[in-house]
Parts: sequence; structure tokens; C-alpha cells
Amino acid sequence: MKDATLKQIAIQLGISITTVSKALKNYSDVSPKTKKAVVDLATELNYTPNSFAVNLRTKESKTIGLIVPTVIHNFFSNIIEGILQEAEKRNYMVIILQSNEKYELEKKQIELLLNKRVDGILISLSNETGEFDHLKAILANKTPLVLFDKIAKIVNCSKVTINDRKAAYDAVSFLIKKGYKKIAHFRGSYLPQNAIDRFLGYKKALEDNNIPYDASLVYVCENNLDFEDGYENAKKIITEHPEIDAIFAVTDLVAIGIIKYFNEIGIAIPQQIAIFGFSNWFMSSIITPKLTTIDQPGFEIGQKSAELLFDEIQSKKNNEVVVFKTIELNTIIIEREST
Amino acid sequence: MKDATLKQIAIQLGISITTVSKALKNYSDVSPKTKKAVVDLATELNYTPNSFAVNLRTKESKTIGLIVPTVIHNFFSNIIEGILQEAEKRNYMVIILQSNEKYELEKKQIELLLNKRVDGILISLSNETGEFDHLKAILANKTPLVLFDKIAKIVNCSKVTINDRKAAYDAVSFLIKKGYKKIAHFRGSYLPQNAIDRFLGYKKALEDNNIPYDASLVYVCENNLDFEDGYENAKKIITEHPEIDAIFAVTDLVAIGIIKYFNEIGIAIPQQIAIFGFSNWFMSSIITPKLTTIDQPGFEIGQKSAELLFDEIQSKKNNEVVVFKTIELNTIIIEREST
DNA sequence: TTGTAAGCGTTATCAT
DNA sequence: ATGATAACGCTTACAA
Repeated sequence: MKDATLKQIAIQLGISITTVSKALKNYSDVSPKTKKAVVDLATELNYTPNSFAVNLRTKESKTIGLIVPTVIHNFFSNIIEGILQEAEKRNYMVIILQSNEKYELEKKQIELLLNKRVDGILISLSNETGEFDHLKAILANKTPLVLFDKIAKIVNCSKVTINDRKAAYDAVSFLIKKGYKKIAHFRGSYLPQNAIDRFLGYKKALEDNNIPYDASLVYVCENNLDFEDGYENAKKIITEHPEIDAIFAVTDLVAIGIIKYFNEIGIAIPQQIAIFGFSNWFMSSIITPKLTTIDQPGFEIGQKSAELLFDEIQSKKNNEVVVFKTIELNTIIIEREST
Repeated sequence: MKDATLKQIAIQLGISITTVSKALKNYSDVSPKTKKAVVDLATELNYTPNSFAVNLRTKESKTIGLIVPTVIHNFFSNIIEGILQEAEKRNYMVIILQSNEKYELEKKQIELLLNKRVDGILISLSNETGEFDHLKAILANKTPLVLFDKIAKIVNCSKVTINDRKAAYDAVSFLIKKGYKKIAHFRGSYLPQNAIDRFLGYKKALEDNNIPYDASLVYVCENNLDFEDGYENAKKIITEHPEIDAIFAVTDLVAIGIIKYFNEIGIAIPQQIAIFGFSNWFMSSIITPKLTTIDQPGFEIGQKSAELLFDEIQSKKNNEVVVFKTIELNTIIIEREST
């Protein structure tokens, strides 16, 4: 048996399609009797509206698109969960795409989503992304857009982030207050903005505490902020700068690489060198020693981003003016054993 | 400016909609001249077919649905990546839903996906799922379905799994060969099948090696196979059965909980007690000591599942008979420091 | 080679 | 309270 349609119901009941449609949508101008008949038959036939037809008529897909650099990282998984939860509440579905940190892919995926006519798009930019015409295309297309985590300040849309600069500033200030004086930084490369902001926060904290900034204590992680990055750079810094007493890592993964190496060669953490991470991955609470880090509220970022997007979708539908908002979520220091 | 349509192009060029449609789809019966004119204008107007209309006509959504218990676990993230990769290749999009290990949610989400008329569905069942009528509804609806990882043997569709029983058997045999004799097992609860299979593999390996099975050495993890499960059960077993010399854990997370506790109280791994995990999470390679485990090929599971699903979608389209396949992927032992 | 017309399943307007 | 009709944008027999 094929899917039931309004037409079928109408024919079987000897009434018009219009009436059937109205009855099912609880319009006031349908007699209780026919309404009941329609509803009964509909449930009997297991009728569900053909979403393709509904989409075509209403020009809505009840679907949003989400592009993330990678789904594997704990942080993004948390974000995804936040987004899915909000979508679920509103009976929206989420199409997820992974840009693999590639600008070209990101661009192509945006096109696909626009062709698919999703009702809105959520993106955390790839590390490669330095041009934003593809984002402007979304805006030009009047499709609501919210950027989160890795954003482009220049693009005129709603955004959800943390204050990376302040968080880094807090982290380094924390180390200084604890008495560490020679603080190195393992930073991310020159895109995305986050890495820069964290670096700037590091630098500012030093300056504000009258510790001269020493560029040779800053190591760049080139491998995608990997475990390896931390491990290799730790190896390097320990011969080049044995005098350091703390390292602020751009990411927990990097920090864990450092810890791993120091554990192997018997450097005591934090007695000889303290380690400070960033993100509060699950893993950071179970490594030995447990990692002090910045809690980056992934789930909440996802939630808020989705909320903003759905608000915007709603406003657009109501022909209201859309005001773009930028939400900056708070981060807190999770002090554990490594500092 | 609104979206360009075939009609617009037709009007502007003074030709029929049909011809425009054909021209854009490279039909043979359109003169090169008009074809060129159409294509030129289409690109100029930035024409893209309205997918809603195409969906309605072709009854295809070029979208598949994916339901996983959780996206946060490394294993599922890998699977998702495998699926997304295959979908990308075929220009398909993937709607991802999370059942949160709840049967009711899983059921509801299936309904949503069917209403959305996705072209196919991929599911890894929730731990709660013990009834399968909702899956049969998918089949009844003639929507291609592939189950992976946590499957229902009873349901008549394609499946992708590993052989949990054999993998566990191999793990425990490996421990026995290494000379361990008092081997405990921290098992999952009574659903899903995986936990049972791993337990059965454990038991069989003991029996085949003439080690009497001792039910009191089997601890059940109730907390969702969490880190906590390992930690707490480790605490228990060490007072109840100090004589054990190895533990086979149902999951890396559980194993890591055990390691954590033993590290804290100073039990040497593997000298006093060996630990064997399951899944080869990223984390297991960086914990100290590094965890010996079973590599469960998540990415490949995702890939294969998607392949099977797309094959089935294709067959259905061509009105070919669909043959259900069951793929069992190989697992290997990753020997590290904990055994 | 080009065009006409029907239809996919809804929704919305306007009569009756 | 009910229905006829058009429209959403596309595909596809079938004519011309």
C-alpha cells in the first residue's frame, strides 16, 4: 500500500481535498462531524503529510545545516549535542557536514546547503578560511546564519564565542599569581582567530605583570593542534629553554602531549614545570597529573547558537527586522593537579 | 532578487519551460544554439533547481538519516566521519539524530525520518532497545535500512558489525597465553547484544583453556560503561578478589577508570594486575600505562554501512531485488603496556 | 527540435 | 460549512 494522501481521503469520504486539509489542521470552519470522519480515516490510513509537497508550498524545509571542521573532537561533539537538543525541541532536523578544516570543502558545502534550501546555517570556520565571500553568499541568499567558536568578526551576522583573549589572560595571570615566572606558550598557527587571541591574552598577562615578553618562549603548533605538537615541542623546549617553569598550551590535546613527554623523561609536574591547558576535554580529568585548564562550554555554545538561529528564522518568517547578536560565553578555570 | 526558476528563464528567452529543462539536463534533442543560450542565462541568473520541487517530482530527497546513541563517544564520531565521507562522494546529505540511549526517542526519531522521507536510514540501536517494531516500520515503509554496531539480529536487513564474541575471545586468550590465570571481567549490562557477546567470548576463552569460569569475577557496569564504572568496580574487586592478576574490561573507558584507580593506590600495571580494554579510543594510547586493547574500526564501520545503504537505495531505484548483506569487520589486538 | 499539458501533494484564496 | 481552482517549480509523456 502506498502512502496515503489528502486526495485519497477526500475520495473515500466523498468530500473535497480542501475540507480534508482543513479538518486535519483543525480549522474552525469544519463541522465536528466531518472533522471526526477525516481524522479517523487519516489515522486508519496512517496518513502523514508529504513533506516534499509541504516544503514546496511553504518554502520551508524545517531543516538546518551545520558545518564543523571535524566531528571527532570532544569540543565539537559537545557543540553538536547542544545543537541537536535545541533542534529536537523545535522539531527541526540537522544536516551535519564536516569541512575537514578545508576552505574549499567548506565553500562547496555551503553551496550544497543553500541548494538544499535549508532554513538556516550554523558554521564553525575551518582553520584555512581567510576569505568570507562564501559566507556573504549565505547572507545574500537571505538565509539566516550563525557563526560560532571559529568566527569571522568581519561578517555581519550573529555569533557565539568565548572570549579567547580574556580566557588566556586569566590562565596566564593565574600561573603568575601562583608564582610561576618563566612561562612559555605553545600556540596555534596564524589562523583561526582563536589561536591569535589566546596568544594575545598570554602576552598581555605577562606585560600587565611586568614580565618581559620573550618571543623565543613561544612555540607554534603546526600539526593541527595535535597531541604530537605538544609532545614534539616539549622535547624541543626542554633543551632550548630548560629554565622555564610553566607552559600555557593552546589546547588540552597539546597539553597532554607535553605531559606525556615530561612523564616519560621524569620531569615533575607541576614541581618542575606546570602545565595549563585549554578546553577541558574529558581526557584532561583523567590524565596523570590531572590537567588544569579552561572550561570551554561546548554544549552551551551549541545551544545558544541554535537558539539564535531559530530566533532569526522565526523573525524572518514574521517579516520582523532581524537584529544580529553576539553572545560571549563565560569560561572558568578548572584547577587540577598540573599547576 | 528572488531565486531564478525555469519559468523565468523560459520567459526571458521566449521559449518553453520544457526546452529550458531539457537544455539544462543535456538532453540530446536540444539544438546547440538554444542550449547555449539557456546555459548562459542560467549561470548569469545563478539558477539552481529548487530542490523542493525536484524532491516532490522524483520522490527522492537525496538525504539519509542516521541515528546514533550518542555523538560524543570517540567510536561513534569515527563512524559518523566514515558515513559523511561516503555520503559526500555521492552528493548525499546526512541528517543526524541522537537517541541518547533511549528507546522511546529512537522510535520517535524514526518516525520523524520517515515523515521527512529520507532515502534511507542508518541506525545503531540504543542500549534500551529490546523491541523492534519501529525498525520493522521502516522496512514496511520500503525505506532501505542498515543496522551497525548495536544491531538486532532478528531484523531482516543489512548489517555491519564486528564479531564481539570472537574479539573478546581473542583478548582473553591473549591474556592467558601471556600467563595470566585469574582473569576478571568488567562487563556491560544485559542489553545491548555486544556486552553479552563480549562476556560470552570471555567465558569461552576461559573454558577452552581449562580455566574454570568463576561468576564472582564478573562485575557488571551499570553506569553506561563509564569511566566511573571502571573506577568503582576496581575499588570493589581489589578488596573482594585481591588474587586476580588481570581484568578484561568491556570498554576502554572502563579500563581507563580501572587504571586510574590502580595508579592512585599504587598497584603496578601490568606487573600486579594486567588490564585489557576494548575499542582503541584515542585516549588509550596516551594514558599511562598505555592500554592494550581491541581495535574496533569505527571509520570503516561507518563507510561500509553507508556503502550498503547506498547500494540498496540504488537497487531499489532500479527495481532490482535487494539482497541483504551482513558484513563482519575484523578486529585486531593492539598490544601496549598494560598487559 | 520544440512545445503542450498533466501531475507530484500540498496550501491558500475566493466563491458558494 | 464546503469546495473549485490556482499555484509552488519541476519532470516527462506525448504532440506538433
